[in-house]
Amino acid sequence: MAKTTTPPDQNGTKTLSDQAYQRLRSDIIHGVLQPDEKLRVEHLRQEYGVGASPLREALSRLTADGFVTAEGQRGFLVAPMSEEDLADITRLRILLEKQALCQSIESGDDAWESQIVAAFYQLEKVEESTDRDPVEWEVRNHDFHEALIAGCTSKWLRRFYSILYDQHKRYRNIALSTEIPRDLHQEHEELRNAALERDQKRAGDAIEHHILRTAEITQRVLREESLQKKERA
Amino acid sequence: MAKTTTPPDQNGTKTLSDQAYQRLRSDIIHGVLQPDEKLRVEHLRQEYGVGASPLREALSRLTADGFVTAEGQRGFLVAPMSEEDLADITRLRILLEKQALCQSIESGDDAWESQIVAAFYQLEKVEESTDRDPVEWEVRNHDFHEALIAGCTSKWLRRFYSILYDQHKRYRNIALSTEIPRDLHQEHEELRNAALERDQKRAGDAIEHHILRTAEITQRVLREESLQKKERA
DNA sequence: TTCAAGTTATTTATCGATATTTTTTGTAAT
DNA sequence: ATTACAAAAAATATCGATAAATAACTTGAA
Repeated sequence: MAKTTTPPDQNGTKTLSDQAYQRLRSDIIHGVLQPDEKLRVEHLRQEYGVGASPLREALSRLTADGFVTAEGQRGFLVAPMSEEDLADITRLRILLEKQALCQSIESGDDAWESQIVAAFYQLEKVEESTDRDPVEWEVRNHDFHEALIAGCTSKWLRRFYSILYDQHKRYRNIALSTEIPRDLHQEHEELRNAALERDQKRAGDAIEHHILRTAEITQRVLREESLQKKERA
Repeated sequence: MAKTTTPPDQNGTKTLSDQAYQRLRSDIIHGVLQPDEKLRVEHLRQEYGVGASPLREALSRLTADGFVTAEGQRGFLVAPMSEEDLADITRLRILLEKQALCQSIESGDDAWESQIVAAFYQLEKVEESTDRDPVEWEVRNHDFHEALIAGCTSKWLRRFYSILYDQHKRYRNIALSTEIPRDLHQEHEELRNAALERDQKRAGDAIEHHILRTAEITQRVLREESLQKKERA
């Protein structure tokens, strides 16, 4: 039978709140909206083409996620960034991703193994290509890490991990506006092998080392940036 | 100089959104709003005496916290409860509280020790009194656990732990409408001693054992309730 | 009786408007 | 100059109303 006239799916996501949420989240993670920047609802209205209500709902959710801070009656701000915060996120991400990975190794099946192999292959392709697209790499890297913990059935662990991964990603994006080449491939390979061999200890160490190394570089760039900032003042 | 007429602080918290958020959160945790219950904004408006906007903002935040689920264009629901979810929360709470406790033991100072002793004493008083007020106990229990991890400086660890603690509390409150007496005192004492002696291993084991035991009882009651539910159908 | 289609009714999601609150600007006095 | 105060401007938080979507109900036919 024929439906009325409206298409069932207007724009990928359903509600305007969701759209605003995803776009704001993405813009914060990718540095389009800078840390400590004031989020004026009136201004965002025009920019995003939605009303104040959906925006405020999206901002409320982002507040709970830690991407936005909301002060009393003084509106919303993009969450600040600091070395301490990065260190904090890093430490906790290691704890959670290690846990998720171990659970995954315990209960992962054949399909899980296949996904890891496939995701690693795609990531390898991007890492070894000459013209490395950073956006492409981000996607493949995320897919690989997701594949590793795909066997983890804990809803809450996934929820928290997902937040921390994106928080970490924000630091990477903001700090590495100048891309820094590094030999990640070796770490990814060790991670893949340890997982496929079901060696929890080795995989745990590998993921810890991998995250720590990534964070170190980000932290160094962050420190340099904040030094330059102080010099200007 | 004289201000206009309005008192500067209407009701403890500042915005109506915050008030609605806290009240909804509390009502969900304490079972006033039951799992899977539909949260009709129009109805809540009258009940809480606030407009739709602050309510929707509060519900959005609670969605991010996992106390409420929001489906597409079908409104808000109180988050469901299940044995699997309880097991999930329990496992992750152990991981996080253990971590927070160990960090706390490492960096806790004299004031931290004092707080633990004081909180334990107050908790002891409630536990040993003849007419045990469950609400009083909840507060003292929370204070004690907070005191134990007060030395933990990780903002993110605290944030996630706080959510899990309250999620756990919801299960306790819903399942233990009939209060079940149990010997918690011994476990609390072991926890206190291990912390004061700065024994991370012992404290970690104690907190794990303590949370597991609590969850077991809650789970048993939950199972009985769900069985009774099925019998009626 | 059961199923299906159309209609009514409820409720959600959104927008525009209003009243406070905060921030900024301007002015005068020390 | 600098501080203090007052007035204006901007922006926030909130409410009431409207349009769109879902759910409930009724009716009619197999």
